[in-house]
Amino acid sequence: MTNLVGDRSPISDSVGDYLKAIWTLGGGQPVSTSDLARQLGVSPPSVSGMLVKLNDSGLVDHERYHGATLTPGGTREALRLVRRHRLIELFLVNHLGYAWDEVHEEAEILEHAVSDQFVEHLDILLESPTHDPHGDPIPTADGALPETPDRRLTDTAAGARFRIFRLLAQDPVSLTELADLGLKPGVEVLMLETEEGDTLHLRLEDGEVSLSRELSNLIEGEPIG
Amino acid sequence: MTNLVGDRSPISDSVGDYLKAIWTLGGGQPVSTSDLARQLGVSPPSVSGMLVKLNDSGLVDHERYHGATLTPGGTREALRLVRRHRLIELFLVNHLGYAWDEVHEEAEILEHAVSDQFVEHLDILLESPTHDPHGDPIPTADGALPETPDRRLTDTAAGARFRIFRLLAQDPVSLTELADLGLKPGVEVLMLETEEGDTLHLRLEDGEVSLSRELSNLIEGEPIG
DNA sequence: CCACGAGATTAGTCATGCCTAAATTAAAGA
DNA sequence: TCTTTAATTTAGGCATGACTAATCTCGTGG
Repeated sequence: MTNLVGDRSPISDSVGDYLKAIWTLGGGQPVSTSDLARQLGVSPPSVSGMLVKLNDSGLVDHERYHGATLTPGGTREALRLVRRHRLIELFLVNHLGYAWDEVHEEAEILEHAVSDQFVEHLDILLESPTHDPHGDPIPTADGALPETPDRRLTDTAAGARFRIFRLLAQDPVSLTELADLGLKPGVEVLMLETEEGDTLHLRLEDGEVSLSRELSNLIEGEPIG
Repeated sequence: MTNLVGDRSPISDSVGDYLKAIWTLGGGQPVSTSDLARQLGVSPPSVSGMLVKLNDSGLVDHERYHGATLTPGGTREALRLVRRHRLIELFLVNHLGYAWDEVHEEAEILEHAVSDQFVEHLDILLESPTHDPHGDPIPTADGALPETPDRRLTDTAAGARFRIFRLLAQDPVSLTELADLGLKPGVEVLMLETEEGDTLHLRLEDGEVSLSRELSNLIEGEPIG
């Protein structure tokens, strides 16, 4: 028997959170101490201290005063957690009756608690999904990121130029507001180029809605030129 | 792992484990420091230290050198965890393809990680079950323990005297051995009074099997006189 | 009725991971 | 180049919960 618990993570919850935050914020580029502190909700000195440990343990490359990047090993761990997180979110929505904007916090905790066996059972139950309820890709067990399909569309009826945008799922409160408009990940959403004052006009599956500029910041992408 | 969500336990994982152990071992009677240490896999001094804290926090009554019992508040917390544990076990077996003797460790971890919302979603999914895969009763949300039905039977065919025994689900390894014999909780199992040397004869749903004396210790109850 | 031993508790550490306050460094503008 | 300041790191602590070694207590046998 390798591990009494069977097959649970060799790193602490906290370390996992750091790795995931560096992966999320960095995209390969160095991440600053203060950005990490903000993302993780801890003080900058706490981050400094942890980065020293992560550097020593070979999960992170960190040079004093010059930010942190993930090593290959650190990247592997981060993707392992992202996979867990996204599979759990999808499970909560598809099988446990959660709304898609309620699952993040639950997954944030459970991703550290479940065993590898649990994750693979989930993968089977969900039939090896490639994307989570927010539309984000689910890394495979060996750390590959599925392509997120290009959602650009050539238009149809009106002849207007527009494209499908992808929701940036960050702030639960605003996400709830968007959901109230019928705007949620997975739903086909076209954004017209036209703007009038402080609102954008969106074409959803059934009809159009308006969107305040503030909320429109939650949508990423550029209109087709 | 504290209470940022608003929905998660006010006590630490560790405290929960202590309360559950006192509940399990004590049955209302005082539990000794060393029994607790053995059950929890920690040293007796660790238990001594924790019992002082639990006593101060009002979850446990503990008098130096004279064992610990749960207060009403401590009992409530313990039952809350037992409910989680058993619902999770049942879920793992019914929906995630675990074998009934594989679920204990997973539940031991998850019971501390899931939110109240998760537990109630589980309860709905499982249709408010009263017993877990080991045949143990699942406390209700308000801490009541469902009656475990009396499984005594008057006999049928052979005229022999026997009764149904209940499996004591403790040791995973032996449970696996029992399962290999077709003997598992929920399956109708009659134990004949006859003994020959080192084996007992059991009547299962389809046919009879023999059981070594060692394994028979995992079965509780007395034959009908 | 007292000494002994098993079991319990105290004393003193350690590891994690967080904090605030006080330096230090890098990098930009004068 | 030099100053300034924002970002970062160091220094020093705290809480939790575990450990070992040493000491104490209760209950029992002599």
